[in-house]
Amino acid sequence: MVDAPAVPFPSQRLSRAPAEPPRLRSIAHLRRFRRDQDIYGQEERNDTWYRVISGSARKYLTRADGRRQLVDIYLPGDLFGFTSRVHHRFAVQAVADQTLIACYPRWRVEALAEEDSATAREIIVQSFEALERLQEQMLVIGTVTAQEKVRHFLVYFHDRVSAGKDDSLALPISRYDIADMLGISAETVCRAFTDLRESGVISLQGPRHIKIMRRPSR
Amino acid sequence: MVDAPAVPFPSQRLSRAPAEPPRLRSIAHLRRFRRDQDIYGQEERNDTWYRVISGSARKYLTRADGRRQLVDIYLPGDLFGFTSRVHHRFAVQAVADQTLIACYPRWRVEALAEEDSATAREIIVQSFEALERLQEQMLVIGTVTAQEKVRHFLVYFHDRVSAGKDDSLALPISRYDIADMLGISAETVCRAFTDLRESGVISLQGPRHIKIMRRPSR
DNA sequence: CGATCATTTGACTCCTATCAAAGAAAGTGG
DNA sequence: CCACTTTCTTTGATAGGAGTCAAATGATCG
Repeated sequence: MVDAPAVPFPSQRLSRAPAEPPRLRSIAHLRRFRRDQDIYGQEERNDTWYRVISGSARKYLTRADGRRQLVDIYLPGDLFGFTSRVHHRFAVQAVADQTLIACYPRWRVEALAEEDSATAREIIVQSFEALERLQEQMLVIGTVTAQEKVRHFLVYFHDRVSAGKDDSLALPISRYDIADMLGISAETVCRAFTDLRESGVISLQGPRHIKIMRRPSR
Repeated sequence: MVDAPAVPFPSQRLSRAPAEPPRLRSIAHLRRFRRDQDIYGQEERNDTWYRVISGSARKYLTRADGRRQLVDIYLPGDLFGFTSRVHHRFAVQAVADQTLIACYPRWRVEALAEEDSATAREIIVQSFEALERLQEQMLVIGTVTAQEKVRHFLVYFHDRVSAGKDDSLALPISRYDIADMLGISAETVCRAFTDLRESGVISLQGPRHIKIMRRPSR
């Protein structure tokens, strides 16, 4: 089912690099980040909004007990760091090495959104997409068994990364990342991979290169 | 820590009934819903956006296996039903009887957002808040034990409902709702309530009326 | 006051977290 | 380019926790 709605907020971006409003682009500056380097930290002041140009990033939080909770993965085109709070609640760090990020001063984005409806619309579309990602992820986490969680996660993530091209998927993230996203242990994630492979649901070329053979009914 | 930022998108609404932009209000019409009545259905066309005036609503989805996943609870002032998709992925139904909902035709809201920055800002603020609720909920779900999930959920929900007035909380939702929100069984939720009461973390006046005695470190 | 629904408790099995360690892959420095 | 180190992935053993089925109690509504 392909949607091609005649509405201001398009249902699906056709490419992973969406049209950035020109006036928004003009206030950006670019920065490169190393693997695992923080783009912004937990509880940091929210002065800047960001967009992934290339590479990927994880949004996460470290709990009092040291456990890490991952709430989103950002891919090229994704705007992030926006909130109406003064301080961030989560941190975001680069996953891939040499991740390229566009940085926008918050006050300038907000001022621009006031007068330029294309910018306002871009913020709205991007936050809607973030919302839908989070909801999908909640569905994934809400399944009962670990095997189902991993299976649904792979399908969800495949649809994000490879936009329905084929059924193979190159994972940019580790088993630990998946575990911290799903709220289960990394060992359990591994066992789920093994079980899914043995039951023919997925096949593995390498640990990070999977192919989805059978999709779950959602 | 009270935030009073001099920025266009205020950090916290001071009351549960925020200032609705006048031009947005002018395109609304009001509807009442009975308990458990659908405000919109899963896979329904997204033609209308909504706001809770009084009462409450749950956003949920019924899975292929019949299990229900709850992803958000809407309280007075919350705007909902917005997405950039053509069809809804979730359904929303009234929790409380006689829930009063303002309905906005989607095309008129979108047209208004194009020319009226106050409307665009309201959409942005509301979707940011929805995002933050979902993230908080993900933190809740991401804790290890069921007892922790329930405990964190009660704190999270208390902060939403009673806005820090005191430590008591009147739950508008059932154990089943909580279970479907946390992805655990209703029996386990009950046991968690019992255990939390016995260990003095909460006290119960009635099943739906709790008092939080000790907060978890987050 | 009876009927229905929500909440609570019990018993049992299966699943997953945890601790431990081995094997595979990838990055580093000579 | 190779040896070495580090990180990532996989597998094993065990104990505790949660799902499920079942039933009793408590609350609510007509």
